[in-house]
Amino acid sequence: MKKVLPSGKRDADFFEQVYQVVRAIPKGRVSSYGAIAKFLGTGMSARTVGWAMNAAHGLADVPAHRVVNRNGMLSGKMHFGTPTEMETRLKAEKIKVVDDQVQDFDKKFWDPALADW
DNA sequence: CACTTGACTTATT
DNA sequence: TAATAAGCCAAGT
Repeated sequence: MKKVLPSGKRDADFFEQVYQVVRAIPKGRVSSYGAIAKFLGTGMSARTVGWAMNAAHGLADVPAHRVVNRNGMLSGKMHFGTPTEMETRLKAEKIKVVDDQVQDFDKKFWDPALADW
């Protein structure tokens, strides 16, 4: 893993901090941009996490489909190859998706701060 | 270097 | 409860 940056400071590798968390999301679970941003600390915002996802969509080991917004809505589905890819991937992991929203989101939600790293 | 844009979130009306 | 505003921060223009 890359070095952990001092609080409030960032560099070009800040994407990897996001990737590390996203990769750690257990199969069949989801998380949110805000939760990841909060976990990573000061200087990070939900928008920044979203930007990191945008840059991560090419990496096979970064399951961006498991990251949704605070309401459990698939806000990033249109950024995949096809608008249905995100939903399809989630369903493949037994995550129910109806009308672009994760069902039982509060149960599927995975908080990085509660992980046993 | 200033302004705009966007896979967000929270507070206010 | 729904619509709007404001705060947020990196990258692109």
